[in-house]
Amino acid sequence: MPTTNLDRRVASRLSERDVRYTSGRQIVVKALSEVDGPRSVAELSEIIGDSVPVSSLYRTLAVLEDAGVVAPHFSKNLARYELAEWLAGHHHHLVCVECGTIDDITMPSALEERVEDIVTEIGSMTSFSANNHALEVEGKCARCS
Amino acid sequence: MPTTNLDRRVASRLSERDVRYTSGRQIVVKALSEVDGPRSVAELSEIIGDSVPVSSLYRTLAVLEDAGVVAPHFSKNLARYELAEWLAGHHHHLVCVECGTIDDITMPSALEERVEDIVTEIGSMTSFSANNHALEVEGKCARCS
DNA sequence: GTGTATAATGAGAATTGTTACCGTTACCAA
DNA sequence: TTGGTAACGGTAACAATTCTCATTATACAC
Repeated sequence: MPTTNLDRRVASRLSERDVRYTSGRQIVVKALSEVDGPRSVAELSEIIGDSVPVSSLYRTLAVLEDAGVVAPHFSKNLARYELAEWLAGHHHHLVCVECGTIDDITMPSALEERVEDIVTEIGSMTSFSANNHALEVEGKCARCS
Repeated sequence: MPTTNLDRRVASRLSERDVRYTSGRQIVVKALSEVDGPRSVAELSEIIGDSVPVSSLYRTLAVLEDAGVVAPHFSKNLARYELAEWLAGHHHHLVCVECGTIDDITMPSALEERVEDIVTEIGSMTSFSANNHALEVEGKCARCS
C-alpha cells in the first residue's frame, strides 16, 4: 500500500517488472529517501533496526538496483546505496578521503550548466556519446578537517 | 637499481619519505605501468606471478598508496590500483553504460581549468575542503553506439 | 474463501577480499 | 661484521557480501 509520491513511483517501476513492492522494500526505500547521501548496508541497518535483517537488506538492495530504483557507489571497499537519479534528482558527491562519508551536493543551476557544457564539449571531441555525468569532489569533510 | 625514468621518479619519491624501493615494489610499479587501467590484487598477482606473494602485494600497494605512488579505484567491492596522476597524468573517465568499459580521457587544459574552477567554487560554497576531483562521463562508447 | 504455485524472507553458513600478526630475512649504517 | 630496523611471506583472523534452504507471504485460479 504505497502512500507517498515516492512510493507510488517506485511501486509503478517495480510492477512494470513484476517485482513485488513488499513492506521490507518499502522500508528500505523510505530510509534511503530520508538521508542525504549514499549509505552502506551497515549504516542502513543502523537506521532501520532489525525489522529488516541484514541478509534481507543485501537481497533487497540487489533487487532494487536491478530494477533501477537504487544505485550503488563504491568507496573504501564498501558499497553504499542511494536512490537512483530519476527519483532523487541529479546531484554530485563530496567524498571525504578521511572517513569515506559521501554527501550529496545539488549545484546551483548556473554551475551545473557549466559542467554540462564541458561534458558536451567532451562528447564533441570524442566518439563517445555522453548522456550523463558524475562529478566527484574529493577532499576532507567538515568533521575530518 | 632503478633503471627506467618512471623508476627514478618513484625511487626519488620514496626516498624522500625514507621508504625503500625494494625489488618487490619495483615489480609492482612496473606491472602497473604496463597495463592501461586500474588492476585488482588478483589481476596483478596473475600478471606478476608468485614472485610477489599476495600478502606482500597488499602491503606493497598500501605502502605505495601511502606514498602517493598509486591510487585506488573502487568498483564492485574490489579495489583496483593505478599509478597516481603525477606519474600517469591527470585524466577522467568515459564510462560506457552498455558494455561497462572505462576509457581514460585527458582533457585539453582549457577545459580542465574550467572543471577546476567549478570544483573551487563548490569548495567555497560548502564546508568541504576539496583537493581533487573526478569527472565520470557516462554514455555509450563508439563500439556500442 | 480455498488451494496452489511462486516470490520473498530470515537465519546462519560459506565465500571472498582484505588486514593483522609474527617469526624470518634483507638492508643500511657504524 | 654487527646491531638495529624495514621489509617480507605464510597463515590466521576479519569483515563485507553472497549463498542456501526451510519457512512464510503473496497473487492468482478455481
